[in-house]
Amino acid sequence: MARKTGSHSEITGPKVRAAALKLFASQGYAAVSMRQIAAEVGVQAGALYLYTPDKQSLLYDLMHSHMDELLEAWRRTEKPSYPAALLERFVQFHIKFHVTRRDAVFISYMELRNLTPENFTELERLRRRYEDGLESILMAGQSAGEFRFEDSRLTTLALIAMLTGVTNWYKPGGRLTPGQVADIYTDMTLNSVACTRADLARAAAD
Amino acid sequence: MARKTGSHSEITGPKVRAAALKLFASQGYAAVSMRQIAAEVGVQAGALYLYTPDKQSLLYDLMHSHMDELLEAWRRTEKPSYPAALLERFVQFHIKFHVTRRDAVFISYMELRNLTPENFTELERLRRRYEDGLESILMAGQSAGEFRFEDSRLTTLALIAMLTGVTNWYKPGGRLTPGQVADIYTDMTLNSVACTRADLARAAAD
DNA sequence: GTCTATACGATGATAGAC
DNA sequence: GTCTATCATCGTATAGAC
Repeated sequence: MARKTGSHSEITGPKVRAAALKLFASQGYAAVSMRQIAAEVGVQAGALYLYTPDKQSLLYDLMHSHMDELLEAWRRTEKPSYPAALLERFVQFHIKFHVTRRDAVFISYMELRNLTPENFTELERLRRRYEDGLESILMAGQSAGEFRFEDSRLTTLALIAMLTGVTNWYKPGGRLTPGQVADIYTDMTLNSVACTRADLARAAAD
Repeated sequence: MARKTGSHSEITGPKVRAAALKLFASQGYAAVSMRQIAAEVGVQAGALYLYTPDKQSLLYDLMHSHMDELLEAWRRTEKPSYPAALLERFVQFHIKFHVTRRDAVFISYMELRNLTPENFTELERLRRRYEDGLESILMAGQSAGEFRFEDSRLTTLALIAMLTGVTNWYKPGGRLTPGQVADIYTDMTLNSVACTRADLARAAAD
Protein backbone atom coordinates (compact mmCIF):
# COMPACT_ATOMS: atom_id res chain seq x y z
CA MET A 1 0.00 0.00 0.00
CA ALA A 2 1.33 3.30 -1.03
CA ARG A 3 1.98 5.69 1.79
CA LYS A 4 2.78 9.28 0.97
CA THR A 5 5.49 10.82 3.07
CA GLY A 6 5.97 14.54 3.41
CA SER A 7 2.66 15.17 1.69
CA HIS A 8 0.11 16.89 3.88
CA SER A 9 -1.81 19.22 1.66
CA GLU A 10 -5.15 18.21 3.09
CA ILE A 11 -3.98 19.03 6.60
CA THR A 12 -1.64 21.90 5.87
CA GLY A 13 -4.14 24.01 3.95
CA PRO A 14 -6.57 24.37 6.83
CA LYS A 15 -3.67 24.75 9.25
CA VAL A 16 -2.41 27.74 7.27
CA ARG A 17 -5.82 29.35 7.44
CA ALA A 18 -6.16 28.64 11.15
CA ALA A 19 -2.72 30.06 11.90
CA ALA A 20 -3.42 33.18 9.86
CA LEU A 21 -6.77 33.65 11.59
CA LYS A 22 -5.21 33.42 15.02
CA LEU A 23 -2.26 35.67 14.27
CA PHE A 24 -4.19 38.30 12.29
CA ALA A 25 -6.73 38.52 15.09
CA SER A 26 -4.18 38.97 17.83
CA GLN A 27 -1.61 41.17 16.12
CA GLY A 28 -3.28 42.60 13.05
CA TYR A 29 -2.77 41.78 9.39
CA ALA A 30 -0.04 44.32 8.73
CA ALA A 31 1.94 43.33 11.81
CA VAL A 32 2.04 39.62 10.99
CA SER A 33 4.69 38.27 8.64
CA MET A 34 4.42 35.26 6.39
CA ARG A 35 7.35 33.80 8.32
CA GLN A 36 5.35 34.00 11.56
CA ILE A 37 2.44 32.19 9.96
CA ALA A 38 4.80 29.55 8.59
CA ALA A 39 6.38 29.06 12.01
CA GLU A 40 2.93 28.64 13.60
CA VAL A 41 2.08 25.99 11.01
CA GLY A 42 5.47 24.33 11.25
CA VAL A 43 6.66 24.84 7.69
CA GLN A 44 9.01 27.22 5.93
CA ALA A 45 7.74 30.53 4.59
CA GLY A 46 7.99 29.51 0.94
CA ALA A 47 5.68 26.54 1.50
CA LEU A 48 2.76 28.86 2.30
CA TYR A 49 2.57 29.90 -1.33
CA LEU A 50 1.34 26.41 -2.21
CA TYR A 51 -1.88 27.29 -0.38
CA THR A 52 -2.38 30.95 -1.10
CA PRO A 53 -1.25 33.12 -3.99
CA ASP A 54 -0.28 35.88 -1.57
CA LYS A 55 -0.86 37.37 1.85
CA GLN A 56 -3.78 39.54 0.71
CA SER A 57 -5.70 36.51 -0.56
CA LEU A 58 -5.21 34.83 2.78
CA LEU A 59 -6.90 37.77 4.51
CA TYR A 60 -9.65 38.08 1.95
CA ASP A 61 -10.47 34.36 2.08
CA LEU A 62 -10.79 34.45 5.85
CA MET A 63 -13.08 37.46 5.79
CA HIS A 64 -15.13 36.21 2.88
CA SER A 65 -15.77 32.79 4.37
CA HIS A 66 -16.70 34.37 7.67
CA MET A 67 -19.36 36.51 6.02
CA ASP A 68 -20.60 33.58 3.94
CA GLU A 69 -21.00 31.47 7.04
CA LEU A 70 -22.76 34.29 8.89
CA LEU A 71 -25.25 34.88 6.09
CA GLU A 72 -25.84 31.19 5.56
CA ALA A 73 -26.35 30.50 9.27
CA TRP A 74 -28.89 33.31 9.55
CA ARG A 75 -30.60 32.13 6.37
CA ARG A 76 -31.05 28.68 7.90
CA THR A 77 -32.43 30.08 11.15
CA GLU A 78 -36.15 29.63 11.58
CA LYS A 79 -37.89 33.00 11.49
CA PRO A 80 -40.97 33.69 13.61
CA SER A 81 -43.40 36.03 11.92
CA TYR A 82 -44.27 38.20 14.92
CA PRO A 83 -41.86 41.18 14.76
CA ALA A 84 -40.77 41.19 18.39
CA ALA A 85 -40.14 37.45 18.31
CA LEU A 86 -38.19 37.82 15.09
CA LEU A 87 -36.05 40.59 16.52
CA GLU A 88 -35.44 38.50 19.61
CA ARG A 89 -34.39 35.60 17.40
CA PHE A 90 -31.99 37.85 15.52
CA VAL A 91 -30.31 39.08 18.70
CA GLN A 92 -29.96 35.58 20.10
CA PHE A 93 -28.52 34.37 16.80
CA HIS A 94 -26.14 37.30 16.48
CA ILE A 95 -24.73 37.04 19.99
CA LYS A 96 -24.34 33.28 19.97
CA PHE A 97 -22.77 33.24 16.51
CA HIS A 98 -20.35 36.03 17.35
CA VAL A 99 -19.13 34.82 20.74
CA THR A 100 -18.06 31.52 19.18
CA ARG A 101 -16.04 33.20 16.43
CA ARG A 102 -14.33 36.08 18.12
CA ASP A 103 -11.19 35.90 15.98
CA ALA A 104 -13.03 35.95 12.66
CA VAL A 105 -15.33 38.75 13.82
CA PHE A 106 -12.41 40.80 15.01
CA ILE A 107 -10.64 40.46 11.69
CA SER A 108 -13.78 41.19 9.71
CA TYR A 109 -14.26 44.50 11.48
CA MET A 110 -10.66 45.59 11.94
CA GLU A 111 -8.94 44.63 8.73
CA LEU A 112 -11.29 46.11 6.16
CA ARG A 113 -8.82 48.86 5.42
CA ASN A 114 -6.12 46.35 4.57
CA LEU A 115 -8.16 44.90 1.71
CA THR A 116 -7.59 45.92 -1.88
CA PRO A 117 -10.40 48.17 -3.17
CA GLU A 118 -12.04 45.32 -5.11
CA ASN A 119 -11.97 42.98 -2.14
CA PHE A 120 -13.25 45.74 0.13
CA THR A 121 -16.21 46.44 -2.13
CA GLU A 122 -17.21 42.79 -2.18
CA LEU A 123 -16.97 42.44 1.59
CA GLU A 124 -19.00 45.60 2.14
CA ARG A 125 -21.67 44.14 -0.12
CA LEU A 126 -21.96 41.05 2.06
CA ARG A 127 -21.94 43.04 5.25
CA ARG A 128 -24.63 45.31 3.93
CA ARG A 129 -26.76 42.31 3.08
CA TYR A 130 -26.57 41.15 6.69
CA GLU A 131 -27.41 44.62 8.01
CA ASP A 132 -30.36 44.80 5.65
CA GLY A 133 -31.71 41.64 7.25
CA LEU A 134 -31.95 43.44 10.56
CA GLU A 135 -33.28 46.63 9.01
CA SER A 136 -36.16 44.78 7.35
CA ILE A 137 -37.10 43.27 10.71
CA LEU A 138 -37.20 46.74 12.24
CA MET A 139 -39.29 48.15 9.41
CA ALA A 140 -41.75 45.28 9.56
CA GLY A 141 -42.14 45.89 13.29
CA GLN A 142 -42.68 49.58 12.71
CA SER A 143 -45.34 48.92 10.09
CA ALA A 144 -47.07 46.58 12.50
CA GLY A 145 -47.05 49.30 15.15
CA GLU A 146 -44.80 47.20 17.37
CA PHE A 147 -41.61 49.22 17.13
CA ARG A 148 -40.88 52.89 17.27
CA PHE A 149 -37.73 54.61 15.99
CA GLU A 150 -36.71 57.71 14.09
CA ASP A 151 -34.51 56.26 11.39
CA SER A 152 -34.31 52.61 10.42
CA ARG A 153 -30.81 52.77 8.98
CA LEU A 154 -29.26 54.54 11.95
CA THR A 155 -31.10 52.27 14.35
CA THR A 156 -29.83 49.23 12.48
CA LEU A 157 -26.24 50.39 12.64
CA ALA A 158 -26.54 51.35 16.29
CA LEU A 159 -27.92 47.93 17.22
CA ILE A 160 -25.32 46.03 15.19
CA ALA A 161 -22.55 48.03 16.85
CA MET A 162 -23.98 47.32 20.28
CA LEU A 163 -24.42 43.62 19.65
CA THR A 164 -21.11 43.06 17.92
CA GLY A 165 -19.38 44.86 20.76
CA VAL A 166 -19.82 41.65 22.73
CA THR A 167 -16.65 40.35 21.10
CA ASN A 168 -14.65 43.17 22.70
CA TRP A 169 -15.06 41.87 26.20
CA TYR A 170 -16.64 38.39 26.20
CA LYS A 171 -14.32 35.62 27.34
CA PRO A 172 -15.47 31.99 27.44
CA GLY A 173 -15.84 30.81 31.00
CA GLY A 174 -16.40 34.33 32.28
CA ARG A 175 -18.90 35.66 34.78
CA LEU A 176 -21.87 35.26 32.45
CA THR A 177 -22.84 32.40 30.15
CA PRO A 178 -23.49 33.12 26.47
CA GLY A 179 -27.17 32.50 27.17
CA GLN A 180 -27.28 35.11 29.93
CA VAL A 181 -25.39 37.58 27.78
CA ALA A 182 -27.75 37.02 24.87
CA ASP A 183 -30.75 37.51 27.13
CA ILE A 184 -29.47 40.82 28.43
CA TYR A 185 -28.73 42.09 24.93
CA THR A 186 -32.17 40.91 23.85
CA ASP A 187 -33.80 42.95 26.61
CA MET A 188 -31.85 46.06 25.74
CA THR A 189 -32.54 45.69 22.03
CA LEU A 190 -36.26 45.15 22.40
CA ASN A 191 -36.51 48.03 24.85
CA SER A 192 -34.57 50.39 22.61
CA VAL A 193 -37.15 50.15 19.84
CA ALA A 194 -40.17 49.49 22.06
CA CYS A 195 -43.23 51.67 21.89
CA THR A 196 -43.69 53.89 24.91
CA ARG A 197 -46.93 54.19 26.81
CA ALA A 198 -47.52 57.43 24.94
CA ASP A 199 -47.11 55.64 21.60
CA LEU A 200 -49.56 52.94 22.60
CA ALA A 201 -52.11 55.48 23.79
CA ARG A 202 -51.77 57.39 20.53
CA ALA A 203 -52.20 54.20 18.51
CA ALA A 204 -55.27 53.26 20.52
CA ALA A 205 -56.75 56.70 19.81
CA ASP A 206 -56.48 56.20 16.04
CA MET B 1 15.89 91.43 12.27
CA ALA B 2 16.92 87.85 12.69
CA ARG B 3 14.95 85.46 10.59
CA LYS B 4 15.44 81.77 11.21
CA THR B 5 15.59 79.66 8.09
CA GLY B 6 15.02 75.95 8.15
CA SER B 7 13.92 76.10 11.77
CA HIS B 8 10.30 75.15 12.28
CA SER B 9 10.13 73.15 15.46
CA GLU B 10 7.02 74.87 16.72
CA ILE B 11 5.16 74.05 13.54
CA THR B 12 6.72 70.73 12.67
CA GLY B 13 5.97 69.06 16.01
CA PRO B 14 2.18 69.38 15.70
CA LYS B 15 2.40 68.59 12.00
CA VAL B 16 4.09 65.29 12.81
CA ARG B 17 1.33 64.42 15.24
CA ALA B 18 -1.36 65.43 12.78
CA ALA B 19 0.20 63.42 9.97
CA ALA B 20 0.57 60.36 12.19
CA LEU B 21 -3.03 60.69 13.35
CA LYS B 22 -4.33 60.86 9.82
CA LEU B 23 -2.21 58.02 8.48
CA PHE B 24 -2.63 55.69 11.47
CA ALA B 25 -6.39 56.17 11.28
CA SER B 26 -6.65 55.44 7.59
CA GLN B 27 -4.11 52.66 7.18
CA GLY B 28 -3.36 51.37 10.65
CA TYR B 29 -0.30 51.81 12.81
CA ALA B 30 1.56 48.75 11.60
CA ALA B 31 0.92 49.54 7.95
CA VAL B 32 2.29 53.07 8.14
CA SER B 33 6.03 53.68 7.84
CA MET B 34 8.01 56.52 9.33
CA ARG B 35 8.94 57.42 5.76
CA GLN B 36 5.25 57.93 4.92
CA ILE B 37 4.74 60.16 7.93
CA ALA B 38 7.82 62.17 7.01
CA ALA B 39 6.61 62.56 3.44
CA GLU B 40 3.21 63.78 4.66
CA VAL B 41 4.92 66.37 6.86
CA GLY B 42 7.39 67.33 4.18
CA VAL B 43 10.60 66.36 5.94
CA GLN B 44 13.00 63.46 5.77
CA ALA B 45 12.42 60.36 7.87
CA GLY B 46 15.32 61.04 10.18
CA ALA B 47 13.93 64.44 11.13
CA LEU B 48 10.91 62.83 12.81
CA TYR B 49 13.14 61.64 15.61
CA LEU B 50 13.56 65.22 16.74
CA TYR B 51 9.91 65.15 17.79
CA THR B 52 9.37 61.62 19.01
CA PRO B 53 11.75 59.06 20.50
CA ASP B 54 10.23 56.35 18.34
CA LYS B 55 7.14 55.22 16.46
CA GLN B 56 5.56 53.59 19.48
CA SER B 57 5.69 56.83 21.47
CA LEU B 58 4.00 58.61 18.61
CA LEU B 59 1.07 56.20 18.83
CA TYR B 60 0.95 56.25 22.61
CA ASP B 61 0.99 60.04 22.76
CA LEU B 62 -1.89 60.30 20.32
CA MET B 63 -3.98 57.80 22.24
CA HIS B 64 -3.09 59.20 25.62
CA SER B 65 -3.92 62.80 24.75
CA HIS B 66 -7.19 61.68 23.21
CA MET B 67 -8.24 59.97 26.43
CA ASP B 68 -7.06 62.91 28.52
CA GLU B 69 -9.13 65.29 26.44
CA LEU B 70 -12.15 63.01 26.61
CA LEU B 71 -12.01 62.70 30.40
CA GLU B 72 -11.34 66.39 30.87
CA ALA B 73 -14.17 67.43 28.56
CA TRP B 74 -16.63 65.19 30.40
CA ARG B 75 -15.34 66.42 33.74
CA ARG B 76 -16.08 70.00 32.69
CA THR B 77 -19.58 69.15 31.50
CA GLU B 78 -22.33 70.31 33.77
CA LYS B 79 -24.09 67.35 35.33
CA PRO B 80 -27.83 67.42 36.08
CA SER B 81 -28.74 65.45 39.17
CA TYR B 82 -31.85 63.73 37.85
CA PRO B 83 -30.64 60.35 36.51
CA ALA B 84 -32.47 60.41 33.18
CA ALA B 85 -31.28 63.95 32.49
CA LEU B 86 -27.74 62.97 33.41
CA LEU B 87 -27.79 59.96 31.12
CA GLU B 88 -29.16 62.12 28.33
CA ARG B 89 -26.35 64.59 28.92
CA PHE B 90 -23.80 61.79 28.74
CA VAL B 91 -25.12 60.51 25.42
CA GLN B 92 -25.21 63.99 23.91
CA PHE B 93 -21.69 64.63 25.12
CA HIS B 94 -20.37 61.29 23.91
CA ILE B 95 -21.82 61.54 20.40
CA LYS B 96 -20.85 65.16 19.84
CA PHE B 97 -17.32 64.63 21.17
CA HIS B 98 -16.78 61.50 19.10
CA VAL B 99 -18.10 62.71 15.75
CA THR B 100 -15.66 65.61 15.81
CA ARG B 101 -12.65 63.35 16.46
CA ARG B 102 -13.23 60.35 14.32
CA ASP B 103 -9.55 59.71 13.59
CA ALA B 104 -8.46 59.78 17.22
CA VAL B 105 -11.39 57.58 18.28
CA PHE B 106 -10.64 55.10 15.56
CA ILE B 107 -7.02 54.82 16.62
CA SER B 108 -7.89 54.59 20.29
CA TYR B 109 -10.12 51.60 19.68
CA MET B 110 -8.20 49.84 16.92
CA GLU B 111 -4.58 50.19 17.88
CA LEU B 112 -4.65 49.02 21.47
CA ARG B 113 -2.95 45.79 20.50
CA ASN B 114 -0.04 47.66 18.99
CA LEU B 115 0.85 49.26 22.30
CA THR B 116 3.57 47.90 24.52
CA PRO B 117 2.15 46.15 27.60
CA GLU B 118 2.92 49.10 29.89
CA ASN B 119 1.33 51.61 27.54
CA PHE B 120 -1.65 49.32 27.06
CA THR B 121 -2.23 49.04 30.79
CA GLU B 122 -2.18 52.80 31.22
CA LEU B 123 -4.63 53.37 28.36
CA GLU B 124 -6.98 50.71 29.67
CA ARG B 125 -6.94 52.46 33.02
CA LEU B 126 -8.08 55.73 31.43
CA ARG B 127 -10.68 54.03 29.32
CA ARG B 128 -12.02 52.19 32.33
CA ARG B 129 -12.33 55.47 34.19
CA TYR B 130 -14.51 56.86 31.42
CA GLU B 131 -16.66 53.71 31.36
CA ASP B 132 -17.05 53.90 35.11
CA GLY B 133 -18.51 57.38 34.68
CA LEU B 134 -21.35 55.92 32.66
CA GLU B 135 -21.75 52.93 34.95
CA SER B 136 -22.21 55.15 37.98
CA ILE B 137 -24.93 57.07 36.17
CA LEU B 138 -26.73 53.83 35.44
CA MET B 139 -26.44 52.62 39.00
CA ALA B 140 -27.69 55.90 40.41
CA GLY B 141 -30.68 55.67 38.10
CA GLN B 142 -31.33 52.12 39.18
CA SER B 143 -31.21 53.05 42.86
CA ALA B 144 -33.65 55.86 42.19
CA GLY B 145 -36.01 53.40 40.51
CA GLU B 146 -35.64 55.22 37.21
CA PHE B 147 -33.65 52.61 35.27
CA ARG B 148 -33.95 48.88 34.96
CA PHE B 149 -31.21 46.50 33.77
CA GLU B 150 -29.76 43.13 34.64
CA ASP B 151 -26.08 43.91 34.88
CA SER B 152 -24.57 47.37 35.15
CA ARG B 153 -21.19 46.45 33.72
CA LEU B 154 -22.55 44.66 30.66
CA THR B 155 -25.07 47.41 30.09
CA THR B 156 -22.32 50.01 30.27
CA LEU B 157 -20.19 48.20 27.73
CA ALA B 158 -23.14 47.60 25.42
CA LEU B 159 -24.11 51.28 25.48
CA ILE B 160 -20.54 52.49 24.94
CA ALA B 161 -20.18 50.13 21.97
CA MET B 162 -23.46 51.37 20.49
CA LEU B 163 -22.61 55.04 20.97
CA THR B 164 -19.02 54.81 19.81
CA GLY B 165 -20.18 52.94 16.73
CA VAL B 166 -21.27 56.32 15.39
CA THR B 167 -17.70 56.86 14.20
CA ASN B 168 -18.00 53.86 11.88
CA TRP B 169 -20.50 55.48 9.60
CA TYR B 170 -20.90 59.18 10.43
CA LYS B 171 -19.59 61.55 7.78
CA PRO B 172 -19.77 65.34 8.21
CA GLY B 173 -22.30 66.82 5.87
CA GLY B 174 -24.25 63.59 5.62
CA ARG B 175 -27.96 62.95 5.73
CA LEU B 176 -28.28 63.73 9.45
CA THR B 177 -26.79 66.53 11.52
CA PRO B 178 -24.79 65.66 14.65
CA GLY B 179 -27.69 67.00 16.69
CA GLN B 180 -30.19 64.70 15.04
CA VAL B 181 -27.85 61.76 15.41
CA ALA B 182 -27.30 62.52 19.09
CA ASP B 183 -31.06 62.79 19.64
CA ILE B 184 -31.71 59.40 18.09
CA TYR B 185 -28.98 57.76 20.15
CA THR B 186 -30.36 59.48 23.23
CA ASP B 187 -33.80 58.00 22.60
CA MET B 188 -32.42 54.51 22.08
CA THR B 189 -30.22 54.71 25.16
CA LEU B 190 -32.94 55.99 27.48
CA ASN B 191 -35.37 53.41 26.15
CA SER B 192 -32.92 50.55 26.55
CA VAL B 193 -32.70 51.07 30.31
CA ALA B 194 -36.19 52.47 30.80
CA CYS B 195 -38.57 50.92 33.26
CA THR B 196 -41.46 49.08 31.65
CA ARG B 197 -45.06 49.64 32.66
CA ALA B 198 -44.78 46.42 34.67
CA ASP B 199 -41.78 47.82 36.56
CA LEU B 200 -43.60 51.02 37.38
CA ALA B 201 -46.70 49.16 38.53
CA ARG B 202 -44.55 46.96 40.74
CA ALA B 203 -42.79 49.98 42.18
CA ALA B 204 -46.11 51.68 42.85
CA ALA B 205 -47.33 48.58 44.68
CA ASP B 206 -44.39 48.69 47.12
C1' DG C 1 16.55 71.90 12.73
C1' DT C 2 16.93 69.49 8.76
C1' DC C 3 19.48 67.15 5.67
C1' DT C 4 22.08 62.98 3.43
C1' DA C 5 23.90 58.73 4.12
C1' DT C 6 23.76 54.58 6.12
C1' DA C 7 23.42 50.48 9.36
C1' DC C 8 21.24 46.30 9.56
C1' DG C 9 17.49 43.32 10.16
C1' DA C 10 12.89 41.92 8.26
C1' DT C 11 9.71 41.81 4.57
C1' DG C 12 6.86 39.36 0.57
C1' DA C 13 7.70 36.52 -2.90
C1' DT C 14 10.33 33.32 -6.24
C1' DA C 15 13.63 29.59 -8.13
C1' DG C 16 15.33 25.35 -8.09
C1' DA C 17 17.17 21.23 -5.33
C1' DC C 18 15.35 17.10 -3.30
C1' DG D 1 5.14 19.08 -1.03
C1' DT D 2 8.66 21.04 1.32
C1' DC D 3 13.03 22.75 1.66
C1' DT D 4 17.06 26.16 1.24
C1' DA D 5 18.76 30.03 -0.84
C1' DT D 6 18.06 34.24 -2.67
C1' DC D 7 16.18 38.80 -4.54
C1' DA D 8 14.84 43.38 -4.22
C1' DT D 9 12.70 46.25 -1.19
C1' DC D 10 11.38 48.31 2.87
C1' DG D 11 11.46 48.82 7.95
C1' DT D 12 13.20 51.75 12.21
C1' DA D 13 16.63 54.23 13.88
C1' DT D 14 21.23 56.69 14.10
C1' DA D 15 25.51 59.64 12.82
C1' DG D 16 27.39 63.48 11.23
C1' DA D 17 27.47 67.37 7.62
C1' DC D 18 25.61 71.92 7.07
